[in-house]
Amino acid sequence: MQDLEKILENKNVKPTAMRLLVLQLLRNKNAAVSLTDLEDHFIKSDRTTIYRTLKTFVKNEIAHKIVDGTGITKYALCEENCHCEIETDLHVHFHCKICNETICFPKNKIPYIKLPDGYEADNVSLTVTGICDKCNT
Amino acid sequence: MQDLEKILENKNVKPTAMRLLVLQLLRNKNAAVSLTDLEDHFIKSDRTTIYRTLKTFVKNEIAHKIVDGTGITKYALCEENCHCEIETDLHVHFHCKICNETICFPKNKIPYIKLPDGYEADNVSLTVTGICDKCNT
DNA sequence: CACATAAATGCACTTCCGTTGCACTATAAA
DNA sequence: TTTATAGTGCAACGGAAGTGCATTTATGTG
Ligand SMILES: [Mn+2]
Ligand SMILES: [Mn+2]
Ligand SMILES: [Zn+2]
Ligand SMILES: [Zn+2]
Repeated sequence: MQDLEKILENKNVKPTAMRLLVLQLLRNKNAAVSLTDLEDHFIKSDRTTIYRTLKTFVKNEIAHKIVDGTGITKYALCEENCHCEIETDLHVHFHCKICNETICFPKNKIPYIKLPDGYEADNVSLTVTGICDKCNT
Repeated sequence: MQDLEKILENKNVKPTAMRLLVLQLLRNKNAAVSLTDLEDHFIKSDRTTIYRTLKTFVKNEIAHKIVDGTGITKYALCEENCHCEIETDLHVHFHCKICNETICFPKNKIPYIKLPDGYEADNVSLTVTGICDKCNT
């Protein structure tokens, strides 16, 4: 619990109770979580507080936002030394249509995409949908 | 207007007035469109009808659904001879954060992603966000 | 400690999008 | 013409994101 505070302070985020709890949950879970997931888990806390906590985490590069095609925004902790740089830090995500979990594939970096002249990229999202190993056969 | 009917009939979709109009608009527009876009354009038609038209188009492989990170589902016509196969037919999409348009990059096929054992893919989405050529500088 | 200020939280409410149920209408078949 | 089927329109619902404002908690200063 101690180093959780360090993580937040290193990113200039004050370690409030709510933030520590959300951070802890994100770290213990190996799947991406949605705002509703957190709301259901921390039933005593208000949805808005969790919403703003996540927003703060994304802004301060503690967590990253994931678009998995479900229409529901998911969040996962950034890797160590992540700066959310498009060339180096972004990775593939996988969404299982059976168990409905979305997980990070940090080993699978997103390949470079050559865009036509004039186009400028500042973010890339690559999501694979299908069946995960646990749900397969 | 004649060959629009052919397109629908080839996909076993009856060419109703609404379907022909939506198909025509999709073909004349080089950007992906949302349900709301169509609703605003065909103000005399009901939102539900357009919704179901798009659903029919996707099901019958006339159009494909695009996840561009905005949280709003977009649609665009399939390429000629598209069968929405994951290995051959899927391409990159670009979303401009200035003009808010989402366009297809049919030349940029989505590269093969090697998944860990046990994972099975049935869909892939690769979206680049940034500034398009028209909006750049 | 007392007070002033700023940050974080909680509550209520709104808006937007996707979706569904059901009734009505147009089309096609018998 | 009757009957069945497919398409359309209307109304409503539910989930999710987001905002305004009041209240509480933390911080800092004399
Ligand atoms: Mn991730
Ligand atoms: Mn496309
Ligand atoms: Zn699964
Ligand atoms: Zn643009």
